[in-house]
Amino acid sequence: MSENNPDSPPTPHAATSPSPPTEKKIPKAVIKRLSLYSRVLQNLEIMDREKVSSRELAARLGLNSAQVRKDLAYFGQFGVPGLGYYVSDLRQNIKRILGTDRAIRLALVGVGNLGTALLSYAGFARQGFHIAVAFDCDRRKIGSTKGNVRIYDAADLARIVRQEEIDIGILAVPADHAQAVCESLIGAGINAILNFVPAHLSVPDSVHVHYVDLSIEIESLSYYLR
Amino acid sequence: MSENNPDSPPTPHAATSPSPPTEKKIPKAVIKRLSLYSRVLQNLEIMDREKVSSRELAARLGLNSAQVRKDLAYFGQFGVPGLGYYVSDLRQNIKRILGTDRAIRLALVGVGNLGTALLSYAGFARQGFHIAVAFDCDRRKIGSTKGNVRIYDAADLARIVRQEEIDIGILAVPADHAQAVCESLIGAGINAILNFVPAHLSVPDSVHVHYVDLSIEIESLSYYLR
DNA sequence: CAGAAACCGTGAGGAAATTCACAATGTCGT
DNA sequence: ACGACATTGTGAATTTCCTCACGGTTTCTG
Ligand SMILES: NC(=O)c1ccc[n+]([C@@H]2O[C@H](COP(=O)([O-])OP(=O)(O)OC[C@H]3O[C@@H](n4cnc5c(N)ncnc54)[C@H](O)[C@@H]3O)[C@@H](O)[C@H]2O)c1
Ligand SMILES: NC(=O)c1ccc[n+]([C@@H]2O[C@H](COP(=O)([O-])OP(=O)(O)OC[C@H]3O[C@@H](n4cnc5c(N)ncnc54)[C@H](O)[C@@H]3O)[C@@H](O)[C@H]2O)c1
Repeated sequence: MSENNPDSPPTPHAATSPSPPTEKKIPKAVIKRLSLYSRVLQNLEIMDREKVSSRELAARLGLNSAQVRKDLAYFGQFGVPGLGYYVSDLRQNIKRILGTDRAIRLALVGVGNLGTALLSYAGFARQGFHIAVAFDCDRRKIGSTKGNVRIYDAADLARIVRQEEIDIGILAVPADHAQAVCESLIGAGINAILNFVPAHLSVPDSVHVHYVDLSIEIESLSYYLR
Repeated sequence: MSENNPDSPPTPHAATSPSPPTEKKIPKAVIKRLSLYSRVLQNLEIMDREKVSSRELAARLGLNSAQVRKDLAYFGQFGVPGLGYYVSDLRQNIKRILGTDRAIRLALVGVGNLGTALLSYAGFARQGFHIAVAFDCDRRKIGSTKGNVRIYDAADLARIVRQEEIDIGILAVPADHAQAVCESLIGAGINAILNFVPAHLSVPDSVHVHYVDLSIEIESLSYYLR
């Protein structure tokens, strides 16, 4: 998904075509929940729980149990009627589906306040995410390391991103550089970006961007203050 | 919204009742977009643009122009046919609707890696958000200040939150303290929480929680890597 | 081993959100 | 003053997502 051109002539990008040879269409919301299930299962595993029901899984996440079952059923039959799901088994399956059964390699661009916090976040490693490299354009930062991650010159981004086989880019630069950096990342073959910058990114349909926008979250919370 | 009890007897909490005396029901997604519009309008204002069409607004956010118009129409008639919307006027209206026409007072709980980055983030002030106080339970941090914000003992949370007339709480503590801190905040009268902790919070229906969950974002991006 | 209990998978129905499409309304140039 | 044009506001159609409800399967109990 990217731009919607509702008014102008329909672009002949294959992306908006009726239904590609894909099997079934899986809602984006389902994927996000898979990830939530995965984490709950990880906790259950630590608690040495062998089995879990859709009901319990749902309760631990504030969801409806039918939704849990339906979400999982998109990908196969993992449950045992009368019993529930086997924790480890289900977790492994979900990890495989999400592609997190191997380490995910990340590149961080912009090592400022936020970038630094991300570099020293232990939670990522716990989930199998590895920030392999970081980039900045500030001379004083280039060449140094933070949280065991080497900081490279943003000018060398394309080369290093390819070399290091990066999967996902993290954007944490000032707003007025976001689009340009985004394009560098795409140019380097990246097609998944996590964007912390409060700016809309224009990207081809093949590239996935997830936005994390704190101001939006706070502002919209403000609306609900009675 | 909080727990869904799909299986057990319907709880007689007034929250799930058919339709309270509310006027029209405004989708949550609309509120989030209002906030996006507000920011784009702020940029347009800086560029000295007087007017803007729903089409342009949509293009700048990757949305459909009909959606922009419909969103705004929930709250009144702000546009002028054949012309568009007056930038400053619309912006002021949206800020009024969101309640951001006055400063929003925030309390941060947990001044670790992430909390520190948040304290030194200039972007908040720009949007009219003010982190008024911070809390931690680490002796070495209590009493000091970071980014001009005083750090208090978490034990005094209730008293200070009331005293300082805090609107929204920000949760950035370790996962195993999240639910307890959340309850302290609610006990102190808070009913809007921004939660960075990767854990589900159980709260009464009257309390709004927005989740910011980085691992989920990365994990779900991973799914889309081809 | 029979009957009860637990729980999954899923079709049908519903609710929510988005997009379409167009009549209505205004602007602007001449 | 008027016709050409731009753009809004909104019912209707569409799409996306969620919940209900139940048949069917497995386990458990006595
Ligand atoms: N700090 C926060 O808590 C926070 C919260 C929400 C959003 N954000 C957003 O995240 C982004 C970064 O915030 P921050 O507080 O870390 O800012 P910052 O100014 O501390 O850091 C930005 C870093 O990006 C580097 N940089 C600038 N241009 C670059 C380029 N072209 N290529 C590579 N690196 C470049 C700078 O040298 C700097 O180190 C901003 O867009 C901000 O709005 C930050
Ligand atoms: N650092 C990141 O980039 C990042 C990213 C995503 C999510 N998170 C989440 O945010 C939370 C904080 O992360 P962090 O990296 O800042 O951790 P951290 O350990 O650096 O900081 C946690 C802080 O909370 C304080 N604390 C602990 N219990 C408390 C209590 N009961 N009341 C008040 N303060 C208390 C600790 O003293 C510490 O200062 C974690 O749940 C983490 O999973 C962090």
